[in-house]
Amino acid sequence: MNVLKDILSERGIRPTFQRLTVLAAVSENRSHVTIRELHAALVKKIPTLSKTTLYNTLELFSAKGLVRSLSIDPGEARYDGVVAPHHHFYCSVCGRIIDIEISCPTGRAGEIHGHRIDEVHGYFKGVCRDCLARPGQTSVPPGKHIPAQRRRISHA
Amino acid sequence: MNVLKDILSERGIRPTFQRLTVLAAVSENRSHVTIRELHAALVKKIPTLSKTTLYNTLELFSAKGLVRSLSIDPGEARYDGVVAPHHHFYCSVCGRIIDIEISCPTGRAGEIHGHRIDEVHGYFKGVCRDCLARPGQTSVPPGKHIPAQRRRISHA
DNA sequence: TTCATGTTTGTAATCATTACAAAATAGTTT
DNA sequence: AAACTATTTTGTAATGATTACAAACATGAA
Ligand SMILES: [Mn+2]
Ligand SMILES: [Mn+2]
Ligand SMILES: [Zn+2]
Ligand SMILES: [Zn+2]
Repeated sequence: MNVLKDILSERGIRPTFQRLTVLAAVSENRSHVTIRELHAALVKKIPTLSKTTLYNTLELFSAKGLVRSLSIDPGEARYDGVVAPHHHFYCSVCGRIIDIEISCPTGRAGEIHGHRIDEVHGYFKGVCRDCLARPGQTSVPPGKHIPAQRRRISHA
Repeated sequence: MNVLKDILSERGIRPTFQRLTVLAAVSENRSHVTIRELHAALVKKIPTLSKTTLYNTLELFSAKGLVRSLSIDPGEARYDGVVAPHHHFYCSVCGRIIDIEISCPTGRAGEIHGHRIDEVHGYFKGVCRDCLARPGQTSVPPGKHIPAQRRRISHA
């Protein structure tokens, strides 16, 4: 686990226990977590962990290029431990975000029409393979914001 | 202005004064408005207009394919009257969203890895041409949510 | 230890969005 | 037209993610 400590130190971030735990959680599992999910998961390891710390930490990591913040799910930010450019698929039924391994040739130019490009965000919205296979599922009407707490669907 | 009325009628939407006004506002000006901006602008024409009506109307329009909802600006949805597929540039300094006229070949397939694609969302984040030219402007750190009310920067 | 600086935490405030029900409107039937 | 019904609009309250803030805590140097 000294690798994580080095990653933080290299970027001038003091490697506290909280930060190391957050970095481990975000980079190890390949999902795209929300603050809420992260908090629920990490409180088991750090009972006193506050959401404010998670907001602070993830903003710091985001600024230092350790994670990427995704505003795909309306109303709730998700964080990606994979900073290499890739796209996403957002399922409007189950709310999952799935990695799509394609990259954008336009974005690589770093500039378009005189605007400086810092980040490239691409995602597809639709119904994922699993949800297509599981019929009878009421699809969430597009644009409808459903509080994430209520959107959870177990994907066996 | 009977064109707008027809557009609504064709899709089974009763063409009320509020809806016609909203449709006119969203489709005529090429910007990507928020509910807040729309409300501020339209209250002049309809003094009793409520935000709830705007939420309802835009969700309805979005479901019927008359507008597209963009979750680019974190914390505030924006609505696009142009439904033809195109990309966007989001300036992290002034918060503007600029149309980028490229389209995604992958998205046109309508399907990827078995997932059904309903919408394609692509945008670049960075600093726009105007903000690059105007130095001394403190750039908003990425991931930092700034209430839109306070983000307004006049672009001469 | 003392001091200074950076970090974490809890709590309160903010603000976009959703829920809900009453009031207003429009269309239909008598 | 009046009565009735379904739809739309509106105001207000609730929800929930995010931000602001200051006190408590930890760390490291003097
Ligand atoms: Mn990803
Ligand atoms: Mn557009
Ligand atoms: Zn799904
Ligand atoms: Zn700009």
